[in-house]
Amino acid sequence: MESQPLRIGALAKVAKVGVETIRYYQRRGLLAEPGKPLGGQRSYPPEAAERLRFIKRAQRLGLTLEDIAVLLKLNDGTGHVKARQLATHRLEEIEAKLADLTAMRDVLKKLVSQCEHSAGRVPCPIIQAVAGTKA
Amino acid sequence: MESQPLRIGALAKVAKVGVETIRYYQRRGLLAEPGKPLGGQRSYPPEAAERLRFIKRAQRLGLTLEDIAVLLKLNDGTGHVKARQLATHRLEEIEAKLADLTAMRDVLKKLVSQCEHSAGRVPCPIIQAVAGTKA
DNA sequence: CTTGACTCCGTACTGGAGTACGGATTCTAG
DNA sequence: CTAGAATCCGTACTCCAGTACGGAGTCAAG
Repeated sequence: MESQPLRIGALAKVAKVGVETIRYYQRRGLLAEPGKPLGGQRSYPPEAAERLRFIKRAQRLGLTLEDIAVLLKLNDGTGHVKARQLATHRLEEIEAKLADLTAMRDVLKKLVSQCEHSAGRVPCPIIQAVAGTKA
Repeated sequence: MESQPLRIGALAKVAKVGVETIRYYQRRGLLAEPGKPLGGQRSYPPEAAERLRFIKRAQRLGLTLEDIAVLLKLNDGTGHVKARQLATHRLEEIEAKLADLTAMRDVLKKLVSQCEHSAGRVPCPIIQAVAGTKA
């Protein structure tokens, strides 16, 4: 399938990322930067696309680029503990954020609902809540 | 209670924000900047603390500073519709983010659990998921 | 060959909400 | 009065993950 060397634009297209994103990942050390022919253009191995997909799959799990850099350095089979630490840490953060957002959602939902049912007969519940003049 | 004019550090302390935060809100137009005696220091009215509290309460509901700037401009009682729009919009965003994070949480939780129960006998499920070699 | 698309490179910018800094000045407790 | 804390001001920086830009050079289709 992906057996030809690619230039950066083609790699970006195949991996569904931006060219600038690839350059950024190279600067971050997440992706190797092939040598450049003198005054020429770089040629990327087909495997680079798979590496980009790895990065994006990990991001979709909530891992940061720093986490992903660590994961990419693990030797397959020898990094259970580290991978689990990363995942666990990120899981904790996600759960904390979920709790925050859930609380916000609940309050907002209630205030919006009250607003909708008040039809202008009482002071705005949203503003009152923010103004601190409402329980 | 808060009847004395305050200097910025005292205001920050009373409102539980940073001095730099106050300056930032002033630059953003969220808080008025009192006139300054020539070569002297500004004196804030006690009401400034309440305004800062308003801002922070709104932030805790998930509103952005831009949202809050709008809210602060509404005349009490005349801004139902706008306040509700802001709240509704933010509610939608929070709900979308909740959905994302929930999905992430669920996958991560499963992978971490699998990792814990595999005791090194299978390839790392976390790495495999990210590598795309696992359902 | 020509021209337009693409690549390169280094720097700057974006989003949003702060936070820090350096140097000068003011304020106040001791 | 002195010295240290606080204030001022304008600019830069942080967090994180990109994204954009300008100018120069390369590539490839027509």
